[in-house]
Amino acid sequence: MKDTENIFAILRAKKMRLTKTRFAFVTLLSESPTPLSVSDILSILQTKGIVVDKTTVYREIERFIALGILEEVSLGDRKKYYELASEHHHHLICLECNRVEDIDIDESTLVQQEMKVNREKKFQILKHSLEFFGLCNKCCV
Amino acid sequence: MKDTENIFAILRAKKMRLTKTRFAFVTLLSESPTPLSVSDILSILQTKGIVVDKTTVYREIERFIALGILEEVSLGDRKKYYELASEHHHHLICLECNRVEDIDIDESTLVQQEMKVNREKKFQILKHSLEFFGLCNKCCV
DNA sequence: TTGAATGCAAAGGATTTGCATAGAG
DNA sequence: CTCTATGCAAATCCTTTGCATTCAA
Repeated sequence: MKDTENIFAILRAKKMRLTKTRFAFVTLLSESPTPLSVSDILSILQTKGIVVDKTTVYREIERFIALGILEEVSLGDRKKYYELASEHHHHLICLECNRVEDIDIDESTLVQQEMKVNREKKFQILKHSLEFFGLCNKCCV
Repeated sequence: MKDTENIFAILRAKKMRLTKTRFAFVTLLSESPTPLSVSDILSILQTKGIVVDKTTVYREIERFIALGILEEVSLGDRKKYYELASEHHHHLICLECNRVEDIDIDESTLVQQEMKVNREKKFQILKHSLEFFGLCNKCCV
């Protein structure tokens, strides 16, 4: 949904500077097929010859989330993972090899039930997190 | 589903000793209406006058998860939370006051879709995590 | 030039590990 | 008495904070 041009436009609108690091950061995120942790981001940038401090990555993530460009994902371990806020989707996480795959499911019934909760429990649901855990075809014996 | 007697029976079967700490641990978990973090468990035990080291709590959690008595829950922050593995249910988490409430939803369509993924993607789904985030009635302006 | 962005050091919080000791069975 | 369970100290990993410096606009 949000391609890199789109993101750069947002940054420009917010008068955020297009530093070399930020450019690499946006590119990296837009090219990644899976959510990335801070350590993922750091090591990938390093292989590209871009030296960045972890603090910068943490702060960049913070800014991007505030802008609605990035989303946080929980994949079960201690770290947090991040991916571009694009079409709403979920993940298949292999418990064996930890590979993460995107998955698109029909949420109509889920949304219906959320509306029901909104009404009946007076709890206003703003978002949900739904992840599936199991064994991918390679790890499934 | 698993009441304390049930749990003690499992422990006995596994020849695990019923220490004072373990007794308090089981009681605490069975009485808590919400998932607890390690720091939660430590501070509650302390108010009950039971002095336990955090290492013990971590190890006890590890054992209980291995036995299938405990389940890990992710509520969005850095910590992990734990609750007795009882009927499968989900949580409403208030983004404002962080209060956690159990919620029971109809998962039939979700399960159907999981079976579809099992077939089509050759990814064998073993479990899922589904949490709802929003504003509870007290925090909803 | 100027404030946003960065790097570095250090602190903070959650979790894990190694080892010696205590205590349930 | 024996082996599980525990406590303590220290290490590790992830994240946050404070402050001085750099650099895009």
